[in-house]
Amino acid sequence: MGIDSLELVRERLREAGLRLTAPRRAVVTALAASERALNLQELLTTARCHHPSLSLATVYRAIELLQRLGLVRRVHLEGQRCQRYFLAPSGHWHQLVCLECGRVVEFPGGNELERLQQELEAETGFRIEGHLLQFYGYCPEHL
Amino acid sequence: MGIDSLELVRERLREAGLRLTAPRRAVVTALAASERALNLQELLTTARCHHPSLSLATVYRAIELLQRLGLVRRVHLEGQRCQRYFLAPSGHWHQLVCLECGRVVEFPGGNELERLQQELEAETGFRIEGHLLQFYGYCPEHL
DNA sequence: CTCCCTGCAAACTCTTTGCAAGTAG
DNA sequence: CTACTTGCAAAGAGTTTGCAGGGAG
Repeated sequence: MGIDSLELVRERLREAGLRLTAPRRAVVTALAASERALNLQELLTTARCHHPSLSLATVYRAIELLQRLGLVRRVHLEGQRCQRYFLAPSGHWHQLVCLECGRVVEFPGGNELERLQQELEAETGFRIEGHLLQFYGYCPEHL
Repeated sequence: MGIDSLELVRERLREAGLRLTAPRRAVVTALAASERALNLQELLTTARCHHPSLSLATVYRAIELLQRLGLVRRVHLEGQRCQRYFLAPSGHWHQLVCLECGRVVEFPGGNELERLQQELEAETGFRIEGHLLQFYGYCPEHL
């Protein structure tokens, strides 16, 4: 996501009949400013630079909302809690996550996955709604 | 995993200098008997059929251990907590999970992912340790 | 103006830990 | 025998919720 993350958020909120408030703006700005995925405590700390009275409860509510609107995604790691969040780029991308610092690199791609999905639906009878593809490892600074 | 899940578990535990105890056996048996992914409370209930004095703390410890040995995996879903576990087949498989009942279907494949991983490493400088690929949707009984 | 939203604090749920007793190998 | 394990209960984290006051549209 770029500089206009906020505009996109404003748009999506409006479509849903919801409001772009100072606390939500602070949360989005903090996420946009970080290239790492953040946990909610870190997010609270960062976002308070923009809105000092921000409460943790509001961060939870904002993240839940943004996730529901497809604007925020979560990092999923084996054997760890899944508590880090990052601004999702528009469209369907996948992620490469640093196990050490939470840094997230997005990449598009995997049209093979579309094909795989159709094969799976045919074989299993499931109706597939989506998928999750994340690579994890160590970024150049944390090899 | 098949009928000999227990033998595999025993083997891996022995390799690690650990013991196959009645509580652990009950947990593995319960997992093996379910084609759904279970949360730890459900797992406790089921496993108590085999070992009534089983405690929740022990279930947590057993799952943590089995995950570390690569014998158990977790289901990861967007917008939900990731609290369901299932016995992993040996080798690297991926999963298709029912959002309604937690039923898990395993499938192999995706050598494309190997190639994608190498491309990513070259482009980003990350050292990639692994990846997570799970599809989610609704199984035939819960369309 | 009208709802939606917020901060606070309390309630809840999930997970981890210390410890003394038990047991697999 | 020896160390690894267990059940219990308590402590710790993380997350959700009710509510009265505030504010975006």
